Amino acid sequence: MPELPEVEVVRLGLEPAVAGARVGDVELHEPRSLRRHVRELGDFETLLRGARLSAPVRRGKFLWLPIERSGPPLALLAHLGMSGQLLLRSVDRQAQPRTRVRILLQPAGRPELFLDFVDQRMFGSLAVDRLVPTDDGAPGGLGSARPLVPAQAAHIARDPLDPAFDEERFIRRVRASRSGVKRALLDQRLVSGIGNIYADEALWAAGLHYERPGSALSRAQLLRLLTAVREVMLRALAEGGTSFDAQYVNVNGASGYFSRSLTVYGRQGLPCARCGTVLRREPFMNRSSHLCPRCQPRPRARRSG
DNA sequence: AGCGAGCCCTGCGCGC
DNA sequence: TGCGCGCAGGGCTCGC
Repeated sequence: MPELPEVEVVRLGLEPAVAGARVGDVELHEPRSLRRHVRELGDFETLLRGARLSAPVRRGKFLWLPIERSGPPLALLAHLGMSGQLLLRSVDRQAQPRTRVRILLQPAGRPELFLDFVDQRMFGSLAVDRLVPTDDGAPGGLGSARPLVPAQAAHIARDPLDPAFDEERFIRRVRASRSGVKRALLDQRLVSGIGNIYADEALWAAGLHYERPGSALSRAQLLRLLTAVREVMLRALAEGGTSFDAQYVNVNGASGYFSRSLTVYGRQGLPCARCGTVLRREPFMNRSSHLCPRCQPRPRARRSG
């Protein structure tokens, strides 16, 4: 369940089971799911067995569970990719198909349970990674007050729901570039957590075409765009995220309902909710963009020279 | 430096 | 029915 609202649903669902829990056995069913594991720290399973975990933290689409230990700080890092799920299952349940890693959790004073990493396409992964200091001294992400972030997520920007998100830096960098505004929204180094669905939804809400050059946008337009991003993400979060099928579910396997509330994504051929014009889907960066051609007019081509 | 292409994968729905 | 194609919530690396 890939974009920020879906990962946040997972973070909230994991928190009560994971915070303070000890790790029992670790079963690795698919070594490719550890692609991002940092080998020099040691063996993934060995590092985790017996470890105590603290509450989950999220920045953008990255989620991590800090490991309580002496010595350099480490965390169990998860990225769900396109199809990853983290599921909590009672110990009498068989692993469902495509379970790649199964971690036994022993919460204090409560029955033990499995944390299953399920991933169809295997673009997602788990790892043990080092925690490094944040460059601004603020907390690493939502869920922890500690100014630490996994090394593999240190290069990505904060997300728009993070109180320490540097709005002015985002605006400055977008306005300094002539590339299209959707590219900027999807560039996790500028702002994290936004994927194809919420980029299209926010651009529609802000009335901007995906190819509008960043350099042509005013500060006020970019502030409105960030507001639109936050607004659509918060609404999605309130509905449990966007689920098109059983691939995108919370830690209990339940779907979110925000797909009913999408205004442009996947709605090509249907009328725009604002003006009735037929919505379009257009190729973009080996994916698609969905838009209303009237509310989001294509920028006039710049004449060179 | 920025940007497009290719790659990492599995599986579904569609047209032929 | 079967096959090939296009498509899918992401992101890293490599060239130009």
